[in-house]
Amino acid sequence: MLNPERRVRLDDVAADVGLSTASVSLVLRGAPGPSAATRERVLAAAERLGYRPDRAASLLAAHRSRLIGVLLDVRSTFHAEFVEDLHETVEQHGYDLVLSTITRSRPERRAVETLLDSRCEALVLLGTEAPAEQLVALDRQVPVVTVGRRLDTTDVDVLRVADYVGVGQSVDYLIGLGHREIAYLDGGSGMIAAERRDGYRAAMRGAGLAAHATVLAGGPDEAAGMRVARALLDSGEPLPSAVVAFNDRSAVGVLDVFVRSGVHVPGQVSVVGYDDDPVARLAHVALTTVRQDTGQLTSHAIELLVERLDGTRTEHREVVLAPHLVVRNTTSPPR
Amino acid sequence: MLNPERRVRLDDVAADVGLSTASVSLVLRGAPGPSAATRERVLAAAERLGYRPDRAASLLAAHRSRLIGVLLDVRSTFHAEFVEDLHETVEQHGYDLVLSTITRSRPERRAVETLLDSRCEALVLLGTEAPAEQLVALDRQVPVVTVGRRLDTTDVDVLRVADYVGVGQSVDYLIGLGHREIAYLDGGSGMIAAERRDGYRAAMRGAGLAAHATVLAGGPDEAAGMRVARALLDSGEPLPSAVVAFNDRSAVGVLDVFVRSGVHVPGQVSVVGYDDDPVARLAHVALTTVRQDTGQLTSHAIELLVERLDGTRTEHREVVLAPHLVVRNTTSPPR
DNA sequence: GCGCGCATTTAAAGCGCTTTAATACCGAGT
DNA sequence: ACTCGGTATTAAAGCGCTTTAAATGCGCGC
Repeated sequence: MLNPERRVRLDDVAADVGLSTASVSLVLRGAPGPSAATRERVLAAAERLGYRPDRAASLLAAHRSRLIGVLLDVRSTFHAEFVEDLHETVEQHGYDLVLSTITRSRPERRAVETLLDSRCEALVLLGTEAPAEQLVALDRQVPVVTVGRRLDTTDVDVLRVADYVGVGQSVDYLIGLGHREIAYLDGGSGMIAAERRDGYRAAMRGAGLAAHATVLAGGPDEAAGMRVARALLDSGEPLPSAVVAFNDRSAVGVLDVFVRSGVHVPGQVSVVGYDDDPVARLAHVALTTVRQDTGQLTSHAIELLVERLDGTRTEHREVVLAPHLVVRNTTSPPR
Repeated sequence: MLNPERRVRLDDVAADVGLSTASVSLVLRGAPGPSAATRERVLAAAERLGYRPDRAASLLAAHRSRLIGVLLDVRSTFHAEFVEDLHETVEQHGYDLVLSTITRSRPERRAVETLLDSRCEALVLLGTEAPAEQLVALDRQVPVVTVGRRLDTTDVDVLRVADYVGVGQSVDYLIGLGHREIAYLDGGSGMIAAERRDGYRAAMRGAGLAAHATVLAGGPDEAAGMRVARALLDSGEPLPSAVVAFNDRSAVGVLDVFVRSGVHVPGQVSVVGYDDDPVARLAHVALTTVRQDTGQLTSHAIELLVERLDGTRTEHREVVLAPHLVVRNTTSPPR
């Protein structure tokens, strides 16, 4: 089965141009030394023979791998976007990416080990759930940047988005439109939910609307949003003029119940989500939401990594970015 | 910056137990030779020292890599599911996966080259768009399985799902419920759209309902679905009792317009999608749709690969799987 | 002519592991 | 005591590349 046509190796190219493998290697990697004439001949030969360097061999021989490992959950659309951007960014710095996904049968631990075994010089951890001390230990082996999670240690680089600020922006925007009765659909008991809730309360307080602040017990999915919306309709009380939801999914739940019940959005009630989940972008949903800009996120991630790899920084940093509001069709001034 | 604690190597372990690296290597890979007592000592030492084999070195030294490369679009949820399943399946056969994603800045060509450079023994191509002859050329270097695409060559292994059959199942199901006026929302001019359309027509004909077959010019997204639904409402004619849509996204568009216009689904009109896109699974959408079972798909993919790698098969195969209907809440008998 | 400095090129030593042929060992059989 | 047939272990030769020190060639001033 193994086809007879052996892979072209460095010495095949070298033999072809009548030079040593050393020279060819130098040319191929753009290292200084070889003359312009030599470069040209080598490049031509490599091209003609279809030479492709063997990664394993290069990796083994070189002292640096210029590889950055990324831990991700391949099913997360946010991770997908992040990786897409990161690819572009690291290439500009001469690095390459190695992806390792966590799945049902492949725990985070193992995914990270694969990355380490592949000689990655640094790791970007998306959606890690490992305890802080494990991350700190890992960071002693190789620079680590954790993304999107708040960490109670200052011994690892952390890159995250200020949800507190994001929810505040939604609330401020609604207030700017003239809303007063702005209710918040809570996301449950997690750390993220707590931060968003706090952001809501602080923003209402900041606008002198503390008395109007209402937190509705909800959850992180459509079902929770639907439940809360129904409760609102059934309560007999007047509806709030706007609902800020924990995330896009719960917002969609609210939207759905309202639409089916003949409540006009945004005419009667404005609805805001969070995350800019693909579902929020669907033409018929067009949900106003809050977005973490992955481009900005990745450029900071790479900055953190490069600083550490170059050795220009040894202490750890926490970078907190501000998200921004994406206004679509579910918000308008109150009647 | 580089921390002083060097990585533990094979000879560190060997030195620790007072054996040669050869023995340690044999033990670690479970190769026959070493005695039970030796195995135990080596394993213990490796564990204690925290030894992890260097992938690059192993790869370079070993004759086989036991690596399978996967080309994917990290943003596709279908690819994500597939990879998740594939991980599990290949591990059972003693292989490991290397992922390479195609992105904006990283064309398919380059993603595939990375895979080849990483010494993959076989390739699984999800969503490739390369011309058939390129795939055939690639297959001469290393066994290739293309997934999800119909190919006009028999010189590459192809694994795909019979859309023709899937749409037929939807139609048959609706007919079984008592529907007669079943309209089809077309998906445009692609090959996939053509196959699904044909499936619809054939099923209607098969049930003696050829006269009732109606293909509505549409498209592959929500906007198309919305457009068609509005046209249906505005036409003044009675609505069909069921609409089979090209895919879930266009079905959601239809659903949305109907719901907003007070048309009850499934009471007045039943709607069926295709793909079992995550959006179809949302609690408030709960769209009846057609699903390609990724588990079945991956097990066939691995079967195709293993046959080729073992050399038990040299000619090429096309495997066409039947999808299955997922009944949710958008279908019911007609009034 | 000769030595010098410079620009090029190359020999050779690995990188950390796998693999195979060869060796060492050990008790059983004669 | 001596060979034989295993079994357990290891020496050593790579895998295909990078990298560094050393070699080579060449033009130039003296």
